Amino acid sequence: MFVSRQEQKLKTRQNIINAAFGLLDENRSLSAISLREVAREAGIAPTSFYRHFKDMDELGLTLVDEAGLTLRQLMRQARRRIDSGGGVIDTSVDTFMEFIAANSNVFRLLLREHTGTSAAYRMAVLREIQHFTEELTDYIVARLSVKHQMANLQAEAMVRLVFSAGAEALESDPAQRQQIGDRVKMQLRLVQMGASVFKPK
Amino acid sequence: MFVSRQEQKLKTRQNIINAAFGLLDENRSLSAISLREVAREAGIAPTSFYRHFKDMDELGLTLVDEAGLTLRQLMRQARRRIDSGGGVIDTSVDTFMEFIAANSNVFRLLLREHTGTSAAYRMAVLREIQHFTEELTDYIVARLSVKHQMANLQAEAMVRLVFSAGAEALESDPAQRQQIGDRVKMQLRLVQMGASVFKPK
DNA sequence: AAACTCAGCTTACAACTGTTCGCTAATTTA
DNA sequence: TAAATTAGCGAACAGTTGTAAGCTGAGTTT
Repeated sequence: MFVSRQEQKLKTRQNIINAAFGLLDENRSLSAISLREVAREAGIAPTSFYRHFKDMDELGLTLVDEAGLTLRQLMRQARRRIDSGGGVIDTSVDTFMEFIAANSNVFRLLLREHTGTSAAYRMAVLREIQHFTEELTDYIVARLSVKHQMANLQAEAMVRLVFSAGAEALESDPAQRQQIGDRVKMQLRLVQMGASVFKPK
Repeated sequence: MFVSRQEQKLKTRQNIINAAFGLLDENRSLSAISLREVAREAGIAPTSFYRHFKDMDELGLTLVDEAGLTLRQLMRQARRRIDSGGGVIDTSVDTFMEFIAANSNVFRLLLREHTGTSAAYRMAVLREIQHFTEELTDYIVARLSVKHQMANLQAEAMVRLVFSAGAEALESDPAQRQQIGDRVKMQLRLVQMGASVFKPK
C-alpha cells in the first residue's frame, strides 16, 4: 500500500546485492560465499533468495556487472578531471587509486574474479577490462595522434600496469599506496615515451 | 622392509601434493578444494592427511613454494638460452609461454593465489614475484648499464606485463597464445625504449 | 624376542551446505 | 467483493565438510 509489491521486491534484491558485496572482504571470493550466508546477511530466509536469483552464479554475474558499471563511471570522472586541467597520466592514476581506496570491495571483486574459478566470471571481467582498454585507445588516438594499432598496444600495456599496481595497492596503507601510484606513473611514462619513438619494424 | 617407513611417508606426502596440484584445474582454487577431496585423490583416508600436514593451509603454502621453485628453474633455463644466442625479450617471453603451456596448473596456482583469499598465500606468491623482479633488475643493470633504480622500475613493469599476458594466455589456444606472446614482446620493447631515453626529472 | 613407534584406518559427530515442498498473508487483478 | 498472484517463511531432506578418538599392524629399536 505504502510500498508497492514491485518496489519492495527491488528493495530486497538490492539488499541481497549489498549483502554479497559486504561479504566480499579480503578473505572471501564469490565462490567462497554461500547462498545461506548471503540470505542471512540480507535478512531473509535462505529459500527466499530464489525469488530473486536463480543461482548464486546469477547473483555473481550481477555483481560483476555492477562493478563494471562503477568502473566506467570512474573513467568518465577521470576524463572530466583531465579536461579541466592536469596531466593525463597523473590524473588517471590518482583517480584510479582513489577509487580503489573508496570501493575496495568492488575492485577486489573484479581483480579476484579476473583470475577466479568461474569461466563465466572471468569472461565478464575480461569484457569490462577490454571496454576500459578500448576507451583508452580511442583517447590516445585522439590526443596523441598515434596510429590506432600502436595506440591499442600502448593502451593495453597501460591498463595492465595500472590494474597490477591496483592489486598491490589494495592491501597497502595510504603511504605505500602513494608510492605505488608514483611508481606506476613513471612506468606509464616509459610506455608512452617508448611508443612515441617506436619505429614499426 | 623393502621400503623403509620414512621412504613410504615421503612417498605418500608427495602423493598428496600431486593430488592437490591435479585438482587445481581451471575451476578450482586452493580455497575451493577440500581436505577430503585431496585425500580421496591421493588414495588415503581423510584422517591420514593429518599425519603429513597440520592443515590445508600448510599444504597450500607447500604448493606455493613448489610452484615458486619451478618458476625459478624456468628463469635459469631462460638465462641459459639467452647466453647461447637470441634476444633477451624474445627468449624470455618464449620460455615463459612454454612454461605456461607445460605447467598450466602451476602457473595458475601462482596467478590465482596472487589475488586470492588467503593473506598468507598472497604474501608467499608476492615473494616469488619479487624474486623474479630482483633477478631481472640485476640482469638489466649488468647488461644494459642502466642505473639500479631505473632498472628496477623497468623490471617491475616488465614482470607485470608478462604475468598479465600469461594470465590471458592461460586460457587460450596455441594460435592465440602466439599472438599474445608477440604483443607482449612489443610492449616490453616499449618499456625498454622508454627507459633508454628517459631523462630523470 | 619383546617393547615401542607411528602411518593409516574405521567410526562417529556436529556443523554447514543447496534445494524441495507446502503454507501464509498481503497485494494486485478481475 | 471475489479470485488470483506472489514474496517470504519454516520444516525437512540428503549431501558434504573438518576433525576427534581409538585401533591395527608393520617397521624399528632395544
